[in-house]
Amino acid sequence: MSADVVRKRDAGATREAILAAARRHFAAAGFDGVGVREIAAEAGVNAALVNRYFGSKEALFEAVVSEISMEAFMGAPRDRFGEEIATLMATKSKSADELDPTLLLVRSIASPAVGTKLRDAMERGFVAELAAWLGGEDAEQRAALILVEILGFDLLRRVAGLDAFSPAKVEPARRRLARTIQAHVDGVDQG
Amino acid sequence: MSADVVRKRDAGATREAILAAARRHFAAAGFDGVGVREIAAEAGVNAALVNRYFGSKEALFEAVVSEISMEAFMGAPRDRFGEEIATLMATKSKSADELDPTLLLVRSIASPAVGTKLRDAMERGFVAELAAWLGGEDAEQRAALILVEILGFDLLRRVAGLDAFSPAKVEPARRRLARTIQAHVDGVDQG
DNA sequence: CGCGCGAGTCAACGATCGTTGACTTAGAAA
DNA sequence: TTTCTAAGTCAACGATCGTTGACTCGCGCG
Repeated sequence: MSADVVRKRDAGATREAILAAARRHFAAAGFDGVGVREIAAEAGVNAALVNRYFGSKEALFEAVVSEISMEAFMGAPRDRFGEEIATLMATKSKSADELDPTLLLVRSIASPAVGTKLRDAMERGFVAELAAWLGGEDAEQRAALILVEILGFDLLRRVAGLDAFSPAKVEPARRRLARTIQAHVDGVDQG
Repeated sequence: MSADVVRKRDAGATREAILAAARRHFAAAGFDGVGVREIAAEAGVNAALVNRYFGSKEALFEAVVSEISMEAFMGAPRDRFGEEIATLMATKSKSADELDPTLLLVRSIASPAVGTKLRDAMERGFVAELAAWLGGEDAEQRAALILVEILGFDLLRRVAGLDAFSPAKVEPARRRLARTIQAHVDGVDQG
């Protein structure tokens, strides 16, 4: 769990350890919910080193954000996109070790200090790419609506812990979520 | 904007002024994003009075949460539910004065201190009631999924400020959001 | 008119925050 | 082995946070 391994004086490895700890803590508690001392402690390092390597807490957050990518969502075939995304979202566990983009987004988007940076990362890294992949009418809005499904579901299931999405009850929700997302992929606009 | 009106020594009116200021600030910045001094200042009162009347900042937040209600969403007729909710969500402005339940939820649900209270209020005040109103198969999950649409959309449109949902671009999204919500109301589960 | 009670203010507490500059120390080069 | 550079530590800064106890003061009641 914590990095109590003795690490020889290696600037690169230490920098990476801080970054890894920051990923976890920012995703778990949000930008305002964690202090640099906690991050440094998990990296087995003094808090001052964080500022030494990254300049500031905000810059550290930017470094974390800059490497987020939604490519985990983009590999699915077009006709099974909704199904695969919904299954992924419904079964994702706490995911302690890995960088979790959706938790990072949901937990820090409200923070005034980094909210705009997150929005920019979202628009460039996800909406734009997904819209291009989708194509067709209202591609940008359809991509944004898929993001609504993903982030809204994660917000209620993993951040809020809504009972209706608990493991025992989530299956009907997963199935319906898959239909909804797929409808946005197909782009049918029945008006 | 600020309450610089001279208020005679009236405990009830002062209490209400604090509560009103708390509503706005909590909705605008989240539980962790605002200090009791700011709230008190807007109420035209010393910060110590907040704790005198409500016990603690957390208790003040509870007082705000206890009066939230989603009844604004529940008045729509069944066959036009999606349309009316989507229109409401797409046109809601910053709403400075009024209590805004969705902004309150989205901006504070990540806070460890009050997250569970918010989840409980959500489940009792919205999911349960909406599920009962919906009826039919998977009512609880369908209600929760409607909440996903509402909160996810508000998160991306008003909190993040996503460009795809700007006033000039929001109409196609509103139309598709209406279809999605209505599908959850109708409860059709095409599998 | 004066008295008391409660509304409201004030200053300060301890804790925690991000950040900084001076200091120590390990490890590679010579 | 000596030396020098960079990795890392340390203590402290100023600010802000929620909270508290003692204080002042205005209003209604007698």
